[in-house]
Amino acid sequence: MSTPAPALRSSGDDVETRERLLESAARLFSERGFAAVTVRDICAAAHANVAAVNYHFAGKLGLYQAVMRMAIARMQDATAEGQRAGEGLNAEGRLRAYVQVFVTRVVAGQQGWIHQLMMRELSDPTPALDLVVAEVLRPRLAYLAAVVAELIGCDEDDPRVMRATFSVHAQCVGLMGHPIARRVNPVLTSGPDALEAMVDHITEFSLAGLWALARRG
Amino acid sequence: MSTPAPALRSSGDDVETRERLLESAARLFSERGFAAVTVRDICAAAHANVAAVNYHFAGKLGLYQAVMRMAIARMQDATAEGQRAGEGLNAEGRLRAYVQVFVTRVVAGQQGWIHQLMMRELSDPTPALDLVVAEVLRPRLAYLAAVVAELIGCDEDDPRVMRATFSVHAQCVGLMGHPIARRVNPVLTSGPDALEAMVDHITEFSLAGLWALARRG
Amino acid sequence: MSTPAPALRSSGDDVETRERLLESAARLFSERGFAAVTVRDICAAAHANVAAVNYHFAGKLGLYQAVMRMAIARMQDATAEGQRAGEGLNAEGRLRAYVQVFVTRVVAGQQGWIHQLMMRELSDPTPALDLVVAEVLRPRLAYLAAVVAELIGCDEDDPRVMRATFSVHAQCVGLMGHPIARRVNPVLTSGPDALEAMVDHITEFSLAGLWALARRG
Amino acid sequence: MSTPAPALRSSGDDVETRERLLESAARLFSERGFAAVTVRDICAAAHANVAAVNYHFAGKLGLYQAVMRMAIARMQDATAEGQRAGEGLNAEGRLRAYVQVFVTRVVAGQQGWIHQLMMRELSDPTPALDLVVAEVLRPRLAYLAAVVAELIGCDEDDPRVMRATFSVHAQCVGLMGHPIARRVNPVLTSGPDALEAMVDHITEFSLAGLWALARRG
DNA sequence: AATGAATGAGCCTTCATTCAT
DNA sequence: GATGAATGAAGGCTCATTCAT
Repeated sequence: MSTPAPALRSSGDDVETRERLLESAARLFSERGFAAVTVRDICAAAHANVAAVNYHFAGKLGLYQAVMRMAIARMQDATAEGQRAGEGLNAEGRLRAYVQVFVTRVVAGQQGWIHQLMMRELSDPTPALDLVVAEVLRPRLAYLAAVVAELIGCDEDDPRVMRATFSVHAQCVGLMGHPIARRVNPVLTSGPDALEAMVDHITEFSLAGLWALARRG
Repeated sequence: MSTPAPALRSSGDDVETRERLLESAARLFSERGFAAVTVRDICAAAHANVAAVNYHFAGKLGLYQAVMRMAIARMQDATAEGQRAGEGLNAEGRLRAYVQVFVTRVVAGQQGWIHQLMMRELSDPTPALDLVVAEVLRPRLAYLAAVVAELIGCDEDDPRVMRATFSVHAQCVGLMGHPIARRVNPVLTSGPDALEAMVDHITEFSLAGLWALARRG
Repeated sequence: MSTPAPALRSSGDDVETRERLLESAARLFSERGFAAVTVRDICAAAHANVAAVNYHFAGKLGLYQAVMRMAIARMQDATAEGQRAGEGLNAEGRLRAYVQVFVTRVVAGQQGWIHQLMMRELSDPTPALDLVVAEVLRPRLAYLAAVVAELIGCDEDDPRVMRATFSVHAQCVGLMGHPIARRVNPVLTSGPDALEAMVDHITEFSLAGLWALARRG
Repeated sequence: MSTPAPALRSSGDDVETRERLLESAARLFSERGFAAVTVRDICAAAHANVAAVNYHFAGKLGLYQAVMRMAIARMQDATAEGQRAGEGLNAEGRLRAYVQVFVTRVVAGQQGWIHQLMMRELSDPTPALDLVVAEVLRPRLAYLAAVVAELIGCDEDDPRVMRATFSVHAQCVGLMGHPIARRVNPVLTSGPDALEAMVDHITEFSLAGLWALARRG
């Protein structure tokens, strides 16, 4: 946004300092949290000068916000992918596709740093969280709610839809605490087919719950 | 050792300094996190001297650990209450009782600070998390797994039990993020009967899922 | 001096707290120096309360001064012993006796703490050093100067006496740095007869120097 | 690394901050000792910021070590000067030259802070003392021992050499306590020719002692 | 754009001392 | 006399930020 377009450097391996800072910051902030990371840590990891963060991002906070904007963009990609995977399928298929995409992203994602960052935002909200809620969470849940409403067979405003949407969402997100889940029950997320089995389970378990709500009328 | 017999003070509001420190620290640590709280903040809130933390708890970390021990004790009380509430009931009743107790505690608890603290431990683990896992989480899930196994009608070691236990647990714990849930969908946890409805929903939704697993054999 | 005569305690092993404090303080101050020893260290070592030092000695400094007074008294004993050992002997014998007593005290003394303390006063003088100079050093050097003057055969005010007295004194005192001397040349002060040999050497070496001064007129 | 090429400053008295810190620290540490000097004192004296010590020397201890390294370098210069002054002379002349150089350096040196610092290391050793012993004291005494051995006329390993070397060394070093020596006997080191007289005395006194050892065989 | 020395606020901790019991 | 909780003044150090180059 406010970042000055940097002049391209001649040296080959010297990617833009700005990019290296973003990368290092994303990794470090997600690993240790905002407060526990020093500007010097980031600059050292990015092979940049101590003052680089202030120059490019107008301070530590500016860098954090840039990282969050990057994370939001990636999460919007994921939402799009979840919807694309369900295109052309019936409601049941769209539910399975949704669970499939998000569970895979959350647990096995090569972009695990994003969810670490989100965990931190949940427990220690910054103004950036509002953006996440508005631009990521709400659209995502709106899509899921539509699928759920079709499966129950009622209007999207029905309170049952909201609660059931929450139930499905909670099971997907619950794996985010998987460093702990792994400690308590390693079988859930470790092993070659564990993740596929988990996707099948959540889908089946949730469908049963949804049909029960449908029957109840 | 931990609580030297206190000489009775005349002034009413003047509880033992040690206790006041624990209280203030619990509140502040859960609100802002370990790093963002200064010893001076805590002492000011507790109307105590700056050096009091070091005297009574051998440093900021010692105070944090004492707070965590307190939190663990309260959570163990909750586990006990959850089990007591299910005594004499069949498996279905014990599941409902379990959900009832924990959802109530998590969302409406006058001890909300505990779950804030746990959220932070999840995203930013300290050595204390091991204690929480071993002394709170594992026993709690072991109890829930027994209930689940009876409802499915299979051995506790069955992989389906582990996954279904996770599904129930995730729905209860998912409410921990309710400051966010509330922003997305206020109806879930706000309002006079919202919580009761949520307990009913989770129980019904989960029972349907469990029965489906039972039918599948 | 200003110390209140303490009432004797009934309990047997409970020597007076005041004495235990003095002992512990003497050991700790000489081992680590005034600044590096905390009042709490001393009280812990003396099995006394934190406030005991202030009660008995009106503060840390008061305790240090009491320790120095004790040290001065012991050094005066040593001076007396050095003189007594030379009684009835000729000047040569009195010189040997003097060297004998002080070298033994300095190096092998069971009261090594005194010399450690004096080393510290030399490098980091406190007001107490004036007392040491006036009540210990000056009398001791006055006695030695008399012996030296007799050996040179001139008046005590002769500048040669002062310088020669210094030469003898310096050799005795030089062993105070013997932890370092030992590192450089272990043979000097280690081994069964090393100390006796050292006393003989200093005496012989110094007598030769003194006679040379005598010859020169 | 240790001395980055400094940009020339306009203001005259504004030497490089790093150098000013070293200077002030050398003076203050030698005057008051490590513990009694605060980082704030040093920075104030050097007209530098409180954080400068940490920036340039990674902490108070790092600064102290840098000061000690500086002291060691200066002492090695002195050793070299002592040897150079004796070049081409016979053993007697080399002894006199040695005494001359060190007595002058120790007492009248414009770098008196070095010996103050060494006094402190003797009474309160830090790891730096090992370095001093290895790189300064041992070479210096080795040189002196060679001179002494030639004067006695025996092998350098002879125990008499070690003891006589100590005797000479002790007389030179004994003047280090000269703030005290001056109090006891001001004539020794004060006055225009006092120092020259002292050098002559130590040389003559020691030569007589050495010849006595030589005669004894 | 980049560099790195310099800045000053602020943090945790230590310590001698005091005071009510 | 003894106790131990409480006090407040520093002290060393870290850190984000600025500034001259």
